Amino acid sequence: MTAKLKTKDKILDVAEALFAEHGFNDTSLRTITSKAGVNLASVNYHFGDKKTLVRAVLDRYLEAFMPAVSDALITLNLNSNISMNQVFEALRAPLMSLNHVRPNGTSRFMLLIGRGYTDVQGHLRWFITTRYQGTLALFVESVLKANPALSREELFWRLHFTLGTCVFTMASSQALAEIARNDYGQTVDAQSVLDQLIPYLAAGVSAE
Amino acid sequence: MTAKLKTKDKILDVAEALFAEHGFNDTSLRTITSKAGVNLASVNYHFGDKKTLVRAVLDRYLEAFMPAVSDALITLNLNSNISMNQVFEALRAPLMSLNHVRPNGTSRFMLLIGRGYTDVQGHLRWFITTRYQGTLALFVESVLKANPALSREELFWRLHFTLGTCVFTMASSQALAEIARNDYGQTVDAQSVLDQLIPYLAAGVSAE
DNA sequence: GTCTATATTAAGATAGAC
DNA sequence: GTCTATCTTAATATAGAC
Repeated sequence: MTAKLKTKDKILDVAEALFAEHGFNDTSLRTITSKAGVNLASVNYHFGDKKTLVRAVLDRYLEAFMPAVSDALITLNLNSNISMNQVFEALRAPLMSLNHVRPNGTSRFMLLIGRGYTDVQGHLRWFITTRYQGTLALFVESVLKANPALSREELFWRLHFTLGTCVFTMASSQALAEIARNDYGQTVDAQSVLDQLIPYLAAGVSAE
Repeated sequence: MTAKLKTKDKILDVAEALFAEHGFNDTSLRTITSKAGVNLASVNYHFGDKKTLVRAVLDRYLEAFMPAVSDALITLNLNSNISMNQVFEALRAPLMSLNHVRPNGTSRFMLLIGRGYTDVQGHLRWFITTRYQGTLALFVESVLKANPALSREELFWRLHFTLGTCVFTMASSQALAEIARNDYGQTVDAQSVLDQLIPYLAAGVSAE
C-alpha cells in the first residue's frame, strides 16, 4: 500500500522541483509550503532552516551518485592504461542511474548541482567537497593516470575549467534544451547532452 | 588639472570594485554609497535604479572590448584559412587592452562578466546579447570557418560549453588564483589564466 | 544635487495555542 | 505535528526639505 506522503516528503518533492526551476535563492519558503499544501512553519519544524532543506534535497541524489562514481572509477582503474574519454565516460552510468532514484532524476540532479554553484550557496560547495572528498580525489587521480604528462598547473586549471563547463551547462540546461528544440526541432534529453559534453571535456583536459 | 571626482563617478568606481568582489546581488546600494562617501539617494538620482547602475558599470568595459574584438576577427578573417587557436587568440589582445581602460581592467572585466551570468541578472544577458549581436555573430562565423566540419548541433553545444567555461572561470577567478598561489606558490594574473584557458577551449571546440 | 526620513516589500524565523 | 500570528531584518525606492 502506498502510504500518503508525509509532510516532510511533500516538502522535499516540491522544494526539489522549485529549486531546480528557479534556483535556491529565488525560491522562498512561502512558495514551497503553499505549493506543497503544508504550513509555512513546518519547514522549520522538520528541517530547522532553509540551508538544511537545501542540503536534504541534494542529499537524496548525492547518496546514490557518489558511491556509484567511486565504484565505476575503481573498476576502470583495474586497467593499467586508461584513456581520458574512459574517465569521463565512467560518470555516465552513475548519472543516468539517477533516473531510478526519482523520475527525471538525472536532469534534476544536474540542474541542482549547477544551481548549487551559481547561486550563492557557499555552504553547499563546502558540504559536497568535504563530505565526498574521497570520490573527488579518486577522480583527479584517474585523470592523471589517463594523461600523466599533465603538469600540476595544467591539471589544476583544466579540472576547474571542466567543473565550470559542467556547472554552467547544468544550470542552463533547461534554457539550452528549449533553444535547441526551437532552433532545429531536436528534442534534447540528459542522455544527448552527455553525448555532446563528454568528448568536449575529454578533449579540453587532454589538449596539446 | 585633475578635477575632483563627481558623485556619479565615485559611485561607478566603488560599485565596480564591490560588484567584482561580492557579486551584484550581494552588494547593496547602502554598502556602495557609504563606502563612496555619498548619500544613499544619489544612486537613484543619478542612475534611476540598481539595474541601470549595473549596466553602466559594465558599459565602460564593453564599449572598449566589443569593437576591439570585431576588429581583431575581421582582420583574422582576411586569411582564407584560420585555425581554432587563432580564433580564440584573437580575443586575447582586446581583453588585455582593458588594462588601459582602468587599472587592472582585464581581471575586473572578466570577473564582472562572470558575475553577470552567475548572479541572477537576466537583464544583463539580454542587454549584452542584443546590443552586441553583430560581434557575437562574427565570432560564431569565425569558429565555423576554422572548423567547417562542425555540425550545427555540435557547434551549438560546444559554443555554449565554451561560454560556460569562461563564465565560471571568470566568476571564480579570484578564488582560483588564491588557491593556486597557496597551493604551489605561483602568482596568477589575467595573462596566465588566458594562457591556460585558450588551448583548453580551442581543443574542446575542435574535439574529435 | 544632496540630505533625512520614511514607505514598501519580502524574506527567514519563531512563539505559543491547539 | 500543525496552525495562526507575529517578530526581525534588510533591501530598494521615494518624498520632500534644504
